[in-house]
Parts: sequence; structure tokens; C-alpha cells
Amino acid sequence: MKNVTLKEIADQLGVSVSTVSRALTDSYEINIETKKRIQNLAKELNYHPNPFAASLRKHVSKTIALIIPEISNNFFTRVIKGVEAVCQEKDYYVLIYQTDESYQKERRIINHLIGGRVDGVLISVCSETEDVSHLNEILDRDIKLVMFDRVLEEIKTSKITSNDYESALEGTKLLLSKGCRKILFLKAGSHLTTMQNRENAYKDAINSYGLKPDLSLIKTFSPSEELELADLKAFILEKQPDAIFCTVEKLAIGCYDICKELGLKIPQDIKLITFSSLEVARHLNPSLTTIAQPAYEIGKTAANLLIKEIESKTEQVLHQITLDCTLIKRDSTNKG
Amino acid sequence: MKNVTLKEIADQLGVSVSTVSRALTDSYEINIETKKRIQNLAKELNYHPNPFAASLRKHVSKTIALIIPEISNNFFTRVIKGVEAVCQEKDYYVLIYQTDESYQKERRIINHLIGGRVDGVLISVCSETEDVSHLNEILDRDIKLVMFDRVLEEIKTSKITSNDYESALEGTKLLLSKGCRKILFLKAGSHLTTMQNRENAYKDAINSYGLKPDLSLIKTFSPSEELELADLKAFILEKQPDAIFCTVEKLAIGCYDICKELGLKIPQDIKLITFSSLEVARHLNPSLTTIAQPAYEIGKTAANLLIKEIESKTEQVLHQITLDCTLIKRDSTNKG
DNA sequence: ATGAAAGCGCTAACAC
DNA sequence: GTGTTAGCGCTTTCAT
Repeated sequence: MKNVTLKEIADQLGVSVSTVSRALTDSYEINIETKKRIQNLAKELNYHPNPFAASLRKHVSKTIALIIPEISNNFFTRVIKGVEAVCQEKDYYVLIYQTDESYQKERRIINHLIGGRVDGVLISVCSETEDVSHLNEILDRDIKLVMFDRVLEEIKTSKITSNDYESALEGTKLLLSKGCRKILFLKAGSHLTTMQNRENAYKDAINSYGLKPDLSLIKTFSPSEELELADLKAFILEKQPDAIFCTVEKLAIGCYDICKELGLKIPQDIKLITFSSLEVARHLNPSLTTIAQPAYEIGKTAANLLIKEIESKTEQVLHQITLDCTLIKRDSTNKG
Repeated sequence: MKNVTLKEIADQLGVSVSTVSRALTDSYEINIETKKRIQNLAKELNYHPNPFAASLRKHVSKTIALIIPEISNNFFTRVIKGVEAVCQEKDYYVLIYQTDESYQKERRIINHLIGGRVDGVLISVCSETEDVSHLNEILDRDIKLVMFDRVLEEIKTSKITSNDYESALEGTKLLLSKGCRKILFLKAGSHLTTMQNRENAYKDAINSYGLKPDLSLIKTFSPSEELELADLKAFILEKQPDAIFCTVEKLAIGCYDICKELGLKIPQDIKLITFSSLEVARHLNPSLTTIAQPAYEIGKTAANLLIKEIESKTEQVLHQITLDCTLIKRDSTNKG
């Protein structure tokens, strides 16, 4: 069975295509009787408009893209939920793309989008991203762009982040208050504003204790590679820390694996804290202290902002919104 | 800046649109010189074809939809990876949709697709789905369909599942071998073939021990609702089981919560096993015995099959492929 | 080897 | 209130 078109409906009813089109968009200028007849037949024939034709004609697709580094991550999973909630309400469709933390894939996805497939893009860039030309290209094409969480200084768009500095400060101070003095700080990607804020907070917290941050305790990992566990293990063995601050969940899970392997007890030998939205954090052994970002809210806020920008006719105002994280203290930071 | 079109390139070079079109698809009938000029200018102007125009004209979109119940679930997350791996290689795009286990959303998504947006659909139906007319409608429109994991008997398409019966049999026998005699069986949705296979295995395993399955120990939960935890708790309190077999991860996590609340020790008081691909299962307290489905392989197989069906001109042969699960024994089923 | 022209299915300006 | 027409950007006959 082929898809039924406006023309077929028009022919069957002896009216013109434009009348059918107008009737189905419930235009006020169509006779109520005709409208009924058309709508009924459309329903009967199970008419569904061809989205390509409509988009081609109207130059809008009522669709946005959501580009994230990794779907298998509770933070992004909840962001998606937030975005979808808003988009469902406002009748937009969401295309979800994941970059797997690969800059190449990020470019590929954006190239795919640039033809005009979407009206707007929501992105949390991958940790590899340094060259930002692909993002600027989006803006050049008048596709609206909003960044969230993993944002970049140099792009002129609205940005939604969490209060990374304040919460990392609080997290580091928690470790310090438990007596930790040799705290590893594990980053994922180096040039993201998000990571820099967290690192600055880490240093400032240590300074606030009258101590000097040891920069050799700070290490950047590339989440796009698989083989980093060996590096991490070597780093832990070399530094013999009494605590680890992870900026991303994946690193924290890696620490669990390594500590088990090395026979290091959490929290007795090493305390652990991480940015993470992992739902089962409370059931881990030991339960994991997390800084949970307001993922769902970030998704909702970002989507609302993007749609507002898409639909506004006036020059857009750039927003910079910060939402608060929640520090959830669990056993992994208990007094050893 | 507007998007550059074929016409603009044609005008600048003093050739016709069709020549440009052919040059850019690397047609053999275009002079090598002209082709070069056109391709260079296209690159220079950063030309990107309008996907709507092309799809409208060609009646194919090189895009497939992947519909899953929940993104926040490691099983589906890995399926996505498998699907994307195949699609990237074959130059297809993947639109990911989640139904949140809601039949209404499933219908809405499929209606959205029916206009011809995609060439094929990969679906794992939500546990609510009983009416299958929306799926048949896809087939009516000549959109290819492949079901995986959550499959339905009554739909005539290719299906990829895991060996649910055999692995549930093995899982149940594991519990029986540890001395468990009052094993709850928690289902998610009742009419899915997948669930029925698992339930049959559960019963058969008990029969094989010369025991009679107590049907009152089998209970179906609706994963689309939030408030089931109270039900689950009441059920556990009422039945006082010595083991629980969960068909989905979410129920197992619920069991952890409830056992903690009730002061029941896993595995001493209650043993626990579940179908799940949860990556941190090994770090849970206690570590969780899982039956892990070959998620990545399922995704790859399903995508390959779908693309083959899309591209084949001949009448399609229906495949029914089964892949093996892995039982990973951990502490939650240890001798108490 | 290249161009002219038709048309995919839809919307919207312009008639009447 | 309804029809006619043009055109969105592309591919693809059919000419030449």
C-alpha cells in the first residue's frame, strides 16, 4: 500500500489540493461542511502528511537534535527525559545523537544536520572537542544552538550548566574535613569550561585549608579511549593518595575496579567522591558519595530556551543559566 | 547565511543544475574537468544537500528508527551501540525514540514515522502493548520492520531474541540448587513472548526438581508506573520468599531497596537473580547475579537484517534469530 | 557530456 | 470559500 496524498483525497472529493491542505490544517476560511468531509475521508484513508514535503516547503521541521557524548550515562539519560518532556508538550521532535566522545563523530553528526534537517541543536560537546568550527557553522546557517553541561567559552550561544565550582568546592572540602591530604583529581578532557571550573574549585578548597595544591595530583583522562584503566592504576600506585575526586562517573567506576584489584579498602584506605547521577550509587559496595547534577532540569531548561530561540523573530538574547547540584554523602567518604 | 543550493553552484559556474547534481554524485557521464570544478566550488561554498528535497524526490531517506522502551537501561544502551555501529558502516542514520513503556507514546511515535520519514523501523515494544494495529500499519506502508527482544507473536516480521527459555531455566535451576524452594517470579508485562518464555522456563525448572510451581508466586508489574514499589514490598512481605527471579533490572534494583528497608539480607535471607546488563552489577552490595543478554550483538544483528530487507528488491524472507545469554554468578545467589 | 523539463507532496500568495 | 499557480531543492528521464 502506498501512502495516501493530498491529491488523492482531493480527487475523491472533487475539490482542489489546496482546499484539502487548508481543511486539514483547520483553516478558518474553509466551509465547515467541506472541512468535515475532508477530515473524515482523511481519517478513513489514514492520511499522514509527508514530512519531507512539508519541511521542504516551510523551511522548518519542528525537530531538534540532541547531541550527547554517551547515552549510557545516567546524567545524559535524564537530560534526554527533560528535553523530551518539553518537546512533547511543544510538539517538537527530538533526534538523539551520541558522539561516543569522539570529535570525528561529532563533526559527522553536525555535517549531517547542516543540510537543514533540524531547526535547532542542543549539544554537550565531547571531551576531545577543541576545534569549534563545526559549531560555528551551525550558527552560520541560522540553526539555533544551545549548549549544556559540557560548554565551550568561545561559542556565542546560550549555555546551561550546573554550579560546578561551588559543588566541587563543597566536595573537596568534604574530603579535607575527613582528614584527606593527598587527593587525586581526575579530569575528563582539559579545555571544557566545566572541567576547569571543577579544577579551580579543587585548588581553591585546598588553598582554603592553608595547603598548597600539588599539581602533579591532577590528571586528565580521555574517555574516548578504552585502555585508560592501566594508566589510572599506575597513577594510583605512584601517588598513593588518600582520596580521589572524580569529575565523571566512568572514572569512579574504574576506581572501584582498581581498588578491588589492589586490595585497597574504600573508604578506609581511599575515600572517593564523584560527579555522577548513577541511580544505583546507593547500592554500591561501599555506597558512593556523589555530586548529582540537576540533569532533568538542565534538559528541560535547555530545551525551553532552544525552542524559544527557534520561535522568536527578534534578535536573540544569550542566556547563561546555572542550576544547583546536590551533594549526597554516602559511605565512600566516611571516616575510615 | 542561507544554505547554498545546487542552483547557486550552477549559476556561478555557468552550467545547469542537473550537471551539478550529477557531478556531486560522481556520475560517470560528467567530464572529469567539469566534475573537479564543481566539486571544488561545492567544497569551497560548503555545500550540504537538503535532505528533505532528496528524500522527497527519491522516496528513500537512508534513515531508520530505533524504538525502545527506555534509554536508561544498559541493555538498550548497548543495543543502540550495536545498531549505530552497523548503520554508520552502511551509511544509514538512526533516529532513537523511547516510549517510556507507554503504549500511547509508542503509537504517537509510529504515527510520526508513518508519513515516510524512515525506510525501516527497529522496535522492542513496550510492556503495555497489546493492540498491534500500529505495527501492522507500518508494514502496510511498506516500511520494513524488525522486532528485537520484546517481540510479539502476532506480527509477521523478522525477530531477534535471546535464548530466554534456556537461560531462565539455567537461572532458576541455580536458585533451586542453592536450596531455594519459594522463588518469586517477577514479570514486566504479561503478553510478550519474551516474558512467556522466561515464565515457562521458571515453571519447567521447578517441575524438573519434582516440585509443583506455585502460580501465586508469579506476579506481573507494569514498568510504566512509578508506584509499584509498594506493591512489590507487600508481595514480598506476604509471600516470605527465599529467592526472587526478576525478569528486568528495574525490579531487581527495587528488591535491593526493599530488602534494605526490611532488613532482609541478600543472599542469606533472600537470593536474587535478574535479567540485566547493568555494568556496575559487580560492584553492588552484594554483587548481583545476572543473566546478561547479548545486547550489542542483538543490535548489530537486528540492524543488519533490517538494512538487508530495506535494500533487497525481492520478497523478504522472515528470519527468527536467537542469540545466547550469559549467566554471571555473583554473591547475590551465594549459599546463605 | 550537458541541458531542459518534469515532478516528488506540500503550502501559500494570489485570483475570483 | 475555493481554485490556480508557483515553487521549496533535488533527481532523473529525455533530448541533443
